[in-house]
Amino acid sequence: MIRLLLADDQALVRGALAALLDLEPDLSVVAQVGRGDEVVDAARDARADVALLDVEMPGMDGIAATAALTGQVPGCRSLIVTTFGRPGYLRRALDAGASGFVVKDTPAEQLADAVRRVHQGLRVVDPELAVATLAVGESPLTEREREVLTLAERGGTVAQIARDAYLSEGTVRNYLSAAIGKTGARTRAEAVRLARENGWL
Amino acid sequence: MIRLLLADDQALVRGALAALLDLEPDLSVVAQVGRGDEVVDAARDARADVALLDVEMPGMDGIAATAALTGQVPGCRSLIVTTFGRPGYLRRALDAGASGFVVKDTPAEQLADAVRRVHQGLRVVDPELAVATLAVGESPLTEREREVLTLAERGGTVAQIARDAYLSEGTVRNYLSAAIGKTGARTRAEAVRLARENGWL
DNA sequence: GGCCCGGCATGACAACTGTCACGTCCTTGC
DNA sequence: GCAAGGACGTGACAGTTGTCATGCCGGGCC
Repeated sequence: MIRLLLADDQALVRGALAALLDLEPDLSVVAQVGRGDEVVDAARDARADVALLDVEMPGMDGIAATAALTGQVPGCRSLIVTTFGRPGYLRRALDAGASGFVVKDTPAEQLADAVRRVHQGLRVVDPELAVATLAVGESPLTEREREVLTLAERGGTVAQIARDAYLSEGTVRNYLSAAIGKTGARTRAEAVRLARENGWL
Repeated sequence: MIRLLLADDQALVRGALAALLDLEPDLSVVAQVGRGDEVVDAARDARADVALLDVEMPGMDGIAATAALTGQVPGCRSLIVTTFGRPGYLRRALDAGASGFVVKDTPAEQLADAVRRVHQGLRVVDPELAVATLAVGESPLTEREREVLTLAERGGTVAQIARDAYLSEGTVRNYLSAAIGKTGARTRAEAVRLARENGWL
């Protein structure tokens, strides 16, 4: 019997996945959490074999939770189950020690199989997404550029971003200019969008 | 036995919801689709009593699908089940004839009840969201302002938006300026974000 | 030590954006 | 018929943004 942990901030989806997986005779959902920072404790307490983790979660994202699990609960493997097939997510998830990565528009029948393969120590990765990840490459942004772009996402002016980041306006403009150049965008807003889509933020 | 139709573009979520609802003795999932424009045909063919519809879907969004259902399949009631509790979505869904509106972070146990209530002809609406909807009010944007804001979302310049909308640059600037004023934003990007969050796009 | 890279900053310039005043066409409603 | 309002346009202006050159400081690295 494979023991499962579910982590997803949407309670309805979490409950529905539990119902789906519990139908399988060899799978059993032993814990459910709605926040990333509760994953490690729950996995240890429930002695989970495989953790299904969403990426977007309050408290701690699924990738950071994967890294924490890998370090602190060695008996538990991670399978990322996410809405967004963003190249950067896959790369970072694998770097963090995830054993699998599936997007939420894969057919429901394949999920149980993915769980079993991950439990056996195999890697499960969406092949299309793997190709996209190779094509996109690693994030070209420096840490500061990433930070400034994230602040720019709210739509404020350079002055506001500068206040939030404790930088001068000129410096913010330089970082934005660099980010626009590196993403191949032509405006700040486009740079934000492209970076988001690639999973670089 | 209540006959259900599920419409959600994420196959995994769709399948999981089916598993969850099929556990209830008085509910039965009789059809599943992944596109909005397949809803009406499927509901008619399967003689569904209640349709659970996501808002974001390819082909036709869940609100338009609700309107189509209301007109063409009178025996089938609609329950919107969505990730985003955006005030504008709720308002438009009710205007389109939806009987219920729940967000995906409600507990899984409540979904079956919501379905039963909708089937009995009752309205099911998230109370918090109802309050937010009253507070936010109707969209203040004219059709053109909405269109230009949508085009602005990609992050292009005024010149690009003007080309896409077949308008002069001056006109585009005027619409953007009006939208910025009406949303209470201070930049174009912020106006886009606020309009998105309120479900006005 | 010298070199490169990143973080941080300034100043200047062209381009773009947001605002405003003003004007023309339609359509809708009284 | 005419007022009201939205769609569409022009022109002008101040303010903001994106780019570039240039500089300083610190940490790796050979």
